[in-house]
Amino acid sequence: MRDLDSQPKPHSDTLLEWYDQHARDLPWRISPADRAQGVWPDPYRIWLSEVMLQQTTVAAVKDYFHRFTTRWPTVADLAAAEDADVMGEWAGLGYYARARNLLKCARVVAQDHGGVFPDTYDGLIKLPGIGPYTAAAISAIAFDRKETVLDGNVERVMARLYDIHTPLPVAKPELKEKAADLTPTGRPGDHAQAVMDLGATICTPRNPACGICPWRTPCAARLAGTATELPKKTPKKPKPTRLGFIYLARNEAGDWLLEQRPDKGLLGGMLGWPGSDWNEDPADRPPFDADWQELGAEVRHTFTHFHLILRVKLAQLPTGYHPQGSEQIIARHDFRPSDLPTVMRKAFDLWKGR
DNA sequence: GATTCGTGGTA
DNA sequence: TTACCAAGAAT
Repeated sequence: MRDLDSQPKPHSDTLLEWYDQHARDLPWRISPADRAQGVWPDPYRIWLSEVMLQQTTVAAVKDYFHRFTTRWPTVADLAAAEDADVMGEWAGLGYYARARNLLKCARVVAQDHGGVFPDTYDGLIKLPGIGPYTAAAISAIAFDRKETVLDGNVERVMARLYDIHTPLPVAKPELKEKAADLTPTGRPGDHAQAVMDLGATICTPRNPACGICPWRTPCAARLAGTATELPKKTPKKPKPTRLGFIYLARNEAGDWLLEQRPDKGLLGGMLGWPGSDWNEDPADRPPFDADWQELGAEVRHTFTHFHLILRVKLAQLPTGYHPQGSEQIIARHDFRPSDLPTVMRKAFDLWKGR
């Protein structure tokens, strides 16, 4: 008769042995072999990667990470960049407050810390855009401090390892406690990356590969057969659908009328087309009087908490039009669709293929 | 504690 | 097609 007390306890050593053999090769990562030789990661690159990876997949981040580090190799370079250049380079990655806070943080580090990142959790968490997870991740990975990271991967691994059925986010403190108990004194940075790699490649949300998991023996959910149900989460609210108008206008030379969106709120600080509010019944009020023609197709886009359907209208921009407020005229050859957030780029793509 | 804040991949 | 999910932070 097997009971829970006869279950072996999970140990970090088992996981680290697995990590030494299976660690993913990531652009910002120092391999466990190199790390063992005394090679340290660049805190700037760890910070940048961690911010980009917030709620974002590794696959989506890779190209952005390469472009950012090529264009701005150090935190001082980034701190000296123009706001619009950074926002444009971030365009398409989403959660644009990250880009605004990234720049704020770079400038604080450059100006108040001599271009050197704080090497402790308490120092890091004071910085813009660095919360509990990212402060723990940077201090563990970049400085090998004994901090415990708690991201979606770790939550899932711990919920399964200990068969915890309390739904998130209520279960968070309990999961953090379990994760902390497993954090070793030696190689805490590799351990943090190992748990996250395990969650990303073995202990996945659907179809976890329990048969090849280094922690299969001590896993309580595997024993109970509940792995795929965990972690439990409180149900999400349904997404409403909002409507809106956007207005594409260019003059005879091919220059476009765009606007800088306000710093706060949705797509804050990003470039976009002039448009209406987004709600159930938006008013169709173009930025100037003209013969506005509606394009046949609509832009459909889904944000975190609502669906959006945009009707796109087109008109010729009068020669000599003076941009008002946040509007700006961008010369034909200065306009890069890649500077636009995806929903705005979809409207441009619609025009291009009209 | 609940809400806001993007996007692309996947089943 | 829809819903879920991803190395969360700020308010």
